[in-house]
Amino acid sequence: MMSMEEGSKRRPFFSSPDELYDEEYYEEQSPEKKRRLTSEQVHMLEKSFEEENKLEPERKTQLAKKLGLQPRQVAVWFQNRRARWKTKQLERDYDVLKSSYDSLLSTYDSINKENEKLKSEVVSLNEKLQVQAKDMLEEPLSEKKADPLPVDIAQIFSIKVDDHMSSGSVGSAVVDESSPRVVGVIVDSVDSYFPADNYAGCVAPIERVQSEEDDGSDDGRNYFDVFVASETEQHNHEEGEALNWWGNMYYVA
DNA sequence: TTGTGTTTTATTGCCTCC
DNA sequence: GGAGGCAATAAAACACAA
Repeated sequence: MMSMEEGSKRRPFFSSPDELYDEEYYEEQSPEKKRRLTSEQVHMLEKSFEEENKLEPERKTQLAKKLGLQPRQVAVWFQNRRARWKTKQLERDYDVLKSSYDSLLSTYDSINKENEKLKSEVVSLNEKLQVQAKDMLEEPLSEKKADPLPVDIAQIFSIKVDDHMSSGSVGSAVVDESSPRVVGVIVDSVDSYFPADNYAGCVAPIERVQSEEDDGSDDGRNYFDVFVASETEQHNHEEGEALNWWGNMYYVA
């Protein structure tokens, strides 16, 4: 691109007298210098710009005559004004986007904090649950104070366990003979007697505990995976959904 | 007063539309 | 091909702190 200095030499500012609309004004000025528009001129141009930011030829001529400027000057002013408007508009758009982003970020942060809080609650509750389960296992079976299962539930379990044991599959049930309830089930394989759906009420496998038969070998038979019924499930039990009740039920995987 | 940053006016070259 | 718009840029004018 040709430099502005070269450009000025080639076509000096206001070098063409027939382009001038207000010669009286410009005769007082040096034709080589840029001049700022007067505040009145700028005010009228602004007003015109507010009405319509594009300049059709007729309006350009009228404005130029009215303001004592060259049509070219009016056109250039509108051009530059549109550029300034565009820049401002970009800034406004940026501000809108930024405040929207900030708002979303704030929402995200609060949701994230809530999530972390809930996670730590889960961890804490799991820890409590593990302690409870451990206490239950360490307590001698004869001293267990757990509420006995209603007879019909106990019957269902014992019948099922008996059925399972007598069907030839490898495994055994641990039953507290002093009360008609199942205290544990030992099976060999992963395909447990109890269908997966029936585990819906289990909170979690609490821990593995060595059985009395444990000889230290890792044959897969000597560890109890302990499940404890959730309060909800115990409550459901009271309302008759007996099969989901897993209180005092030990399952060995 | 002067150096420096910002704003305004104007030019250039390219592009699109009629 | 000419008119007009736009982006990029130059340079004058202006503002302001040191």
